[in-house]
Parts: sequence; structure tokens; C-alpha cells
Amino acid sequence: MFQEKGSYTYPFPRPSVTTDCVIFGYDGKELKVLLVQRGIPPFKGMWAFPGGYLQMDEDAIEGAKRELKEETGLEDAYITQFKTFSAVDRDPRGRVITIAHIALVRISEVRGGDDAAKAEWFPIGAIPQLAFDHDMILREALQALRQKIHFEPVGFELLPEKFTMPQLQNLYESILDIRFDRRNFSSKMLHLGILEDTEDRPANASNRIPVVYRFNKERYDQMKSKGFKLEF
Amino acid sequence: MFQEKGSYTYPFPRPSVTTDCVIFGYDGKELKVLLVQRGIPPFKGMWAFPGGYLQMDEDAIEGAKRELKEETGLEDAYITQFKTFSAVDRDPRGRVITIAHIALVRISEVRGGDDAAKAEWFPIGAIPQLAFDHDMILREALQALRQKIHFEPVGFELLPEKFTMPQLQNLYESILDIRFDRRNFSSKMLHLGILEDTEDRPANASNRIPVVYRFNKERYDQMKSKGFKLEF
DNA sequence: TCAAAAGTGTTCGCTATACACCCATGG
DNA sequence: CCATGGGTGTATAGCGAACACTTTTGA
Repeated sequence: MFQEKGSYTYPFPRPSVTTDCVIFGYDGKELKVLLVQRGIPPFKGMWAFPGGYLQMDEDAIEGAKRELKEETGLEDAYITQFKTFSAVDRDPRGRVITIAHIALVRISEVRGGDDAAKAEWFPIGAIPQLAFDHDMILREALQALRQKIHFEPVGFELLPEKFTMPQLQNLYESILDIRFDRRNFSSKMLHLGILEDTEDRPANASNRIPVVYRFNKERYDQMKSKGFKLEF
Repeated sequence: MFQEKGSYTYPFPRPSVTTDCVIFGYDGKELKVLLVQRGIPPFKGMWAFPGGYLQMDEDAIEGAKRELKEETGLEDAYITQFKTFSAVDRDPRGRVITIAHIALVRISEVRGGDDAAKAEWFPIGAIPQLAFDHDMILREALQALRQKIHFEPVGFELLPEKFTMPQLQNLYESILDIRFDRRNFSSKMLHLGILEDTEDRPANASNRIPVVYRFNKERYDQMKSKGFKLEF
């Protein structure tokens, strides 16, 4: 898969091209991102998004998926390109442009990476100092995620298959950093017609047992193809 | 500005990186795009978006602006990155990825390009066969423009400084390919509070003289910073 | 006076919002 | 029986959509 190291010569200079993955997860309390600690200079010891060189036989999404799999073991998570960062001096080693992606994963399904690199989940509100221009990338990724959640049911990629209305609400509140009224949130969600009552009633903590829902993707795709807009 | 031709050697292969510009314009009737006809293979004789190699001392937006200026003479048009295309086989000459941009210009302000290449405006509904994967790029650019116009006042970049309500409506209808009710469109627009009556009353054709408006950018920025959403 | 284009206001239904009480469970 | 958390309905206001007639101008 990887190219042999060797010697590649071109008549004009070329930048290196990498893909980076801003991997979002949700632990039931907060929105988090997965970061890896750099073991080598530049920015040794600082944290960064998983990423690496784009191979000659893969496109950007494939590259990002490869990075995601190396870091989390996941093969079919939600992943989407969101912006390419190309500032001339963003990497002190030379001209490197990066095609940045957003991935949404269930933290519970993540296993340790193949990489030796130390990886860790950080809450969105407590991000350590980041390498390169990754603080800017994170800002823009968050903004893109917030935009997206208004029109696409992306939240469900972050929750387990079965979830309760309070969990869903808490996720939306974590992502958008605003509070919703319980009654209004619930009725708006239910009226969208994309949630399915699983009839599951698992024993809970010391309080009333919540209804457990599942996201009905078929229904959503069907409604979308008939031209309805989600708009949350 | 351009690198000297020479010999640049790297330990790993690198893709070429280009920027492309989907340049939209509006002639008062239809939404159009500016295309240039390719004079050399591959795809000789077919049409393509203005674009070219990213230089080592410019970032993607600068590259796109440079291409835009070469083709139209314009230096300060609206321009924004929208997606990077990186399919392995998108260019038969080798691995080339392109950072695609959308530019919005006033056709009347465009002058012939520096390039010898033949450039021409094509209505969105009558696009000739395009080189490379530019048909896909156009589809996605249109989609991005349609998304954007719901939340940002991008339409004004395509109209002359002074315009009438029917012109503005026709532009929206051209971009979104739907019809609006005159009364609803007008009142919705006016209630946004971002249009200013110029008091101009130019002689017209054989009918009632319309009110001439101007986009009040200061007002818009002010409202935006106070957290209002446009939503059209 | 006619044709063409532009201006304008009202009604209705839906949706967003604000808001308070009851229910189920475990301790 | 109490504390905790979850479920539910109603009233109001504002916005989007539907809809028709009048005004201005030049020919």
C-alpha cells in the first residue's frame, strides 16, 4: 500500500498532501475529540489530529478512512471532507497542505490504535495545546458540525443504536452549547418521524424508566428523497 | 511569482495540486458560468473551469484569486473554497488534486482575460461537455451555491450595485430554479432590513418604474454580529 | 385606452416558544 | 414517602404561504 521510499523528480516543486481527521465522539456527557500526542518534532509532545500522507493510489476520503481505521479500528463510521488547509507556513518542515475531514464515531466501539502513538479523548471544552494549525482546524470543524446538525441527522452517528430522548437532547446541547426545553425538544424530534420506539424498557437508576428509541434511517432516506428538510 | 522550471526531487511521490474556479455570473436573465476552451490535450477543444497549479508561495485562496484575475481582471470578487477533488484518475496525465472554489462576479465588470484561451459564459442550463471531472465539480458547486444563498446574502455579489426587487427575485429564482410569489418575496426581503431605497427612479421601458435598491452591507454585518440568521 | 410590469395587504395555518404538573422507580 | 429524573399538553405569537387588485408608464 505504501510507496517505496526512493527518489521522485518533477519539473516543478510540489507540496506534500496529507489528510487529517477530526474525530468526534460522545460519552453520554460531553462532546469529545480524539487526539494523538506527537512523538517527534516538530511540535513534539503536543497534541494533533490523526492524519498522514495521502497515498498515490487513494483519494482523500480513502486516506482519511485509513487514518481513522488505524487510530480507532473503525471501518464504516461517518466521515466527510470539510475543508482544505493550505497556508504556506502551516508546517515548519515545508509546504504541506492538508485535506481535513470530520468523523463521527461511537466512543464505545473504538479500540486502541495500531499506532504506537498515545491517543486520548479530550472534551471540547478542555483541549490541550495543538500542533500546527490544528486549533484553527478544530474551530472550523466544530463550526461545520454545528451547521450540519441543523439539517442532517448526524447526531445518531455519535449515539449507541438505542438511546433515550434525554440522551439525544444532551448530545444536541453539547454540540450546539445551548439548552433546550425538554418538552419542546421531545415533541419536535418525535414529529420529525425518524425515531422509532424500541419497546425496550431496561432497568434504570433510581427513577422513571425512559423510552428507548432507535433512529429509523430507512424512513429518513425515504422522507429526504421526497424533498423534506430536517431543519433542527 | 512562478517557480523556475527545473528539477525537484522528493523521497516519496507527490501529487500535483491545482486550484479551479467555478465563476458564476448573472446577466439579468439567467445564472451563467465562465468556461475556457482547452487548447491542448488532454480534452483539447472541450471546456473547463479556469484553474492552474498552486504556487509554492501562495495558499489556495490566493491561487484561486490569481486565476480569477487572469481570467476576468477582477481582484476583489467574492470567492470561497468549497471542496477538494482528489479521485486518483481524475486527470489522465497523472495524479492531480484540485482545490475547487466558487467565485461570484458581475458579468458587466469582467474584461477579457490575459490568457489567450477563449473564455465564454454559458447558461447553467446549456453547459457544453466539460473536461476532466468538471461536470461533477459544477454539480457540487451549484449545490453549494444553493445551500449558501439560504443563509448568506451572496446574491448581491452577482447583481449591479443598484437593482430592483424584480431583478433580485429573478436572480433567486434562477439560482434555486424555483418561482416565488412576488408579494411574499418582496416583503420577506424588505423585512430583513438589509436593503436600502436609493431614491433613484431611472426611466424604464414601457411600464411602471420600479424602486431601485442597494444592499446595505454595514447593516447586515451589524445584524449578523448581533446573532441573527438570514434564512431565506 | 391598452398592454406590460410593479406595487401593495389580508387571511390562515403551522410552528416555535413559553410554561407546570404528574408519573415511575429505587432507596 | 421522598428524591430524582422522565413523560406529557396547552396557549400565544410570529412567520410562511396563498391570494387579487390597483398604479404607472409608454405606445
